[in-house]
Amino acid sequence: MQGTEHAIDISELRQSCARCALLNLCLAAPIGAAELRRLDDIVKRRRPLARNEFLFREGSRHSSLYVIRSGAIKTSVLLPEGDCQVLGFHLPGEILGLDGVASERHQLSAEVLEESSVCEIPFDRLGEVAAQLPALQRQIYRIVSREFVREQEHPVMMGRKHAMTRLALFLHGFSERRSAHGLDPCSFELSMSRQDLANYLGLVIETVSRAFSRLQALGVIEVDRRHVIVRDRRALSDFARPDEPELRATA
Amino acid sequence: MQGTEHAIDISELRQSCARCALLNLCLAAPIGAAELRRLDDIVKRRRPLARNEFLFREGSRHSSLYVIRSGAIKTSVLLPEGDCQVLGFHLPGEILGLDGVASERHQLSAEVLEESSVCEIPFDRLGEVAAQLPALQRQIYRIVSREFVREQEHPVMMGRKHAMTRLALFLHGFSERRSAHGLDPCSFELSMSRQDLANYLGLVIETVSRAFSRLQALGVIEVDRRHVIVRDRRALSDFARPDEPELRATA
DNA sequence: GTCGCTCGTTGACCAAAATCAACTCGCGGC
DNA sequence: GCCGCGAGTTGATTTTGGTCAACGAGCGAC
Repeated sequence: MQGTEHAIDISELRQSCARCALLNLCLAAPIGAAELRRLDDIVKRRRPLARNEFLFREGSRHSSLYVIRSGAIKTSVLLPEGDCQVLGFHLPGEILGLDGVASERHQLSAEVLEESSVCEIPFDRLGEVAAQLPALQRQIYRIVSREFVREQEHPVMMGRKHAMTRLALFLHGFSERRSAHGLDPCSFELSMSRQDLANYLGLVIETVSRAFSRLQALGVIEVDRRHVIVRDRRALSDFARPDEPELRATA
Repeated sequence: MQGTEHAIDISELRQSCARCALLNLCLAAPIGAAELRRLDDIVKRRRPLARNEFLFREGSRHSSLYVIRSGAIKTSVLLPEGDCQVLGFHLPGEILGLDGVASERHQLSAEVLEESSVCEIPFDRLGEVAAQLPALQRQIYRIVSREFVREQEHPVMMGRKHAMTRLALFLHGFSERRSAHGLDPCSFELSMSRQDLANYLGLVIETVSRAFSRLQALGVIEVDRRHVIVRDRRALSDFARPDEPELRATA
């Protein structure tokens, strides 16, 4: 099995930005063919990362941005008490590594949840290229801004008072992100553990489990361990919206 | 009193980046005198903004970044239900407007909590200048990264399960930010309402009120309406740390 | 196969925060 | 001064989610 993985590895390494399915999501979007080649030259396509590997760790030296090509990656910060806070689950097309530009050291850790491949873009070289390509420069800002806005979804979710609302918001958002990538929005495998999800949602694992069961009992979703089928997309987004218990009691 | 305020206004408008007390916190930090002048040319120093004014509103056309020179500004997003989520309270030296670069429209609103002055930096012109000043370009990235990291504090705070912990974390952080600006870290006026604070902390107003009273009863702080005196800085950061109730019961 | 482990679920109980409601204080208008 | 309003506090009660504990399903090791 090691052999086949290696074969996939090599073929991915050969792929250029021009042939990348995520082109419109990543840095390369609005630049011409010639410029694309220059960007391509500095992009390192890394070997696929296995589950539980770290793309980078809190405190380590920062040098690159990373575009996720496939898989799923979890970011988190360590807390003084010893435990950690999960900050996000990142899917293909998203960028990691913006933390750490300020202090030259990563402020968070990025752990691989399922086999993933990423493009690594050395930050200083990106700067050099971008300095001569205004369109690329603008695109970088646009991407950064996009990630900035995306981060806000987390506190918005955590601001909701009910466990069901939080989980519904998460599932709804997850589903949306999948359809944005052309994936089935109604049937998917969650790559994170209940523990990670609970931590992300600001709840304990038991509460998350109960919320899943509740949504299933209401016929909104079907859950089998980490596999989720959304049966009633409309109902899910209804649960994701209000924090008033009355609507939660209905049905 | 309008007269004196106007006088201050004019004198501030005349200030250059070079004379700005916040120089080391803002974009201009690492660039030379000549370059500073070029940056200075594009910076618009806006008249002071009054309480309850909006620096920008969600959905409005984006065009500038803003550096807060004095005062306090609250950012928030509207939620489908009609209410809103407060995302941050921003103090001098911090940057606003990074939202909205991606979509060209602001994704959040910025409301003035107390009389504030800001420097406005038109984004396209900043790009032009930065294209020729690598040091400025790098500084922009550094600032963006800094704000990116700062944003993480919010979900970290919201991840704590106890109201006291959240409030203590907030007060502790607020105090820290004040000393970073050379202000008294132990005696200050909170410029936001209990409602805004509760929303930011993911709690209801009554719970925040009780947490304040509790911290006062324990001798950690003194509260008089919006004025806070930190009596025991050490105890405050102790409360900000653990989420285990045992330590909360002590004293 | 089965042992043992981790992950997840479920139930009983308890504690903390939300809710509901009354009340106080400070402030601006008149 | 007095009235009325909004902001904040406090108390009583309810509800939710956290805690503790038992249990079960899947999976890898052997």
